[in-house]
Amino acid sequence: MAHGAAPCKGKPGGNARRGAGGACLPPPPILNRLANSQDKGPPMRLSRYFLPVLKENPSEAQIVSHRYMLRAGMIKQQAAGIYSWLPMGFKVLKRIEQIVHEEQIRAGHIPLLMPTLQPADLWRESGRYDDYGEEMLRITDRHKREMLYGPTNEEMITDIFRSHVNSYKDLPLTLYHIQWKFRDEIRPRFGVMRGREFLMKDGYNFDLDFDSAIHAYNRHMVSYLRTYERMGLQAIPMRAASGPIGGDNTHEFLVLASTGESEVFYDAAITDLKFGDRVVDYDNREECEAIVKEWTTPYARTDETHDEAIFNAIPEDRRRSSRGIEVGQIFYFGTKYSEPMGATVVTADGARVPVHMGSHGIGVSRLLGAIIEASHDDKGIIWPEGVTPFHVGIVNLKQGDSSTDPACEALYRELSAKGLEPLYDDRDERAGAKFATMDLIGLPWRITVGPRGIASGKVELTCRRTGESEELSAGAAVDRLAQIYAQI
RNA sequence: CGGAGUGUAGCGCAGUCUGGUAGCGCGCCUGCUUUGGGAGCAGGAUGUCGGGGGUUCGAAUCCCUCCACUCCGACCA
Repeated sequence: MAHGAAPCKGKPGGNARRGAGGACLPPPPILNRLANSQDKGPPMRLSRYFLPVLKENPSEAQIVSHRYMLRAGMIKQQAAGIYSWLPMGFKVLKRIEQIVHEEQIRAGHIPLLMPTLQPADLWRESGRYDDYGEEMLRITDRHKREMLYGPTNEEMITDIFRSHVNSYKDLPLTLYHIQWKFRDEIRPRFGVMRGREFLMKDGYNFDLDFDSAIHAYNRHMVSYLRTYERMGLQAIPMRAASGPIGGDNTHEFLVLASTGESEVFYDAAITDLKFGDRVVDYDNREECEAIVKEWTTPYARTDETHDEAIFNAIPEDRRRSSRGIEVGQIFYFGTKYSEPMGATVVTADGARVPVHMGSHGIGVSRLLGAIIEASHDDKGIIWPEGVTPFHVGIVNLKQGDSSTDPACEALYRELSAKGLEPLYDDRDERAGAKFATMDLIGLPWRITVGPRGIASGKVELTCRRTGESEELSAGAAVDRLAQIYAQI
């Protein structure tokens, strides 16, 4: 298991080992995006892009996020609960994935990649092959071998672990991957929020004892708080039902939205908490525990674990009930898989013990839906800066004009040179159509370039969220945007 | 899986009850005009009417059957 002193680049392929913590922070996001070819798209001229926007609402879409994702040309349904990701949707998906990767690596977790198809035998070992029921998509290959499209990866990761790890000296270890999963939902709906095929980050910790496993649990909670906040989301950790395993070491992360699938109850105090830019040493148990305590002290539970008596003890003006979209879950389950599957290590005193495990998921593809549910208006999507497909839209009000064309081209070049990705609407369309498209696709910032403004050396910078506009020189607009995104 | 619907042009829909050989709006193409919030006029292209079978001189329309998708319920990252 060589993991020497290679430089840490803070990208998925990087070499950050567990406990990298503050010692190995990824570079600032913009630089990082430039360094990562998977995430970094080119700036784009709309006339050359593939953005099939729809003026009318597709009839199958019931909720806002689904409607806007279809209308903004982000996804196309291929079968019930199965979608193609069109270029702009794909771009946002990759941005979200990238944030998840960065924060996992920051926490010292190690990326790998497991396949989508798994042999049934592995699931027979854990006893889940029969338990999982109709939700598991079963496939038979040409040799009549039983396979399945993985709905999750506990068995497989446990198999990997037991094959290669034998000593307590190799612990703790947290491995994760971001991979497509399939659950054959009875009724998929709400676009990517309840798809059958979905992209998920799932991570698994292997620890020698309970305390160490709880630290892994806490580490995940802290990293998730950071992750969601970078996406411009407030995702509240709520105590969730533990299911048949027992114990109360499971939390779901919920984004408040009227279209959420879960009913939730919480103390308004929790919505005031901000992670901010605090630097965390993920190896420090006390520090992680303190942060977890901060976020788990105010009451916040889903209806499954809701307790009226405790809830009613909260001052009345702080009691809230709402609906929430689940965008992640962390779970300590001890030796549930390690014991039946023989994932054991030898301890310092020579005993062989099953490892303590937990699994921790983030619903990557469903996050697009959740973000839109939490951030839109009646004109379209409003992307948070952290996940926007393009950083800024350039609207040329008079395409073909001898003053606006070169001004837009110059802006396009200068923004790109600053590491930003502009989307330049260079179509021969009327102003209204261009504005409507920009509002729909939700870029957080828009630069409007018209002949009148150019004559006085000004362009207009508009914030999508507030609608506020400001006239300033093109150079000042570029500087302003570079400054805004440097803080994201 | 129980209940309810819908499949007609790229999208949204009418036409089906009462059978006679397919239409509207948006989008798309051409031209002219227009140009700071989804423009106007003129011209144009586009359909295995979800698939298969049947009834009939004739089927988008009636009958049988299969499929897909959507909604409500139970379930779920």
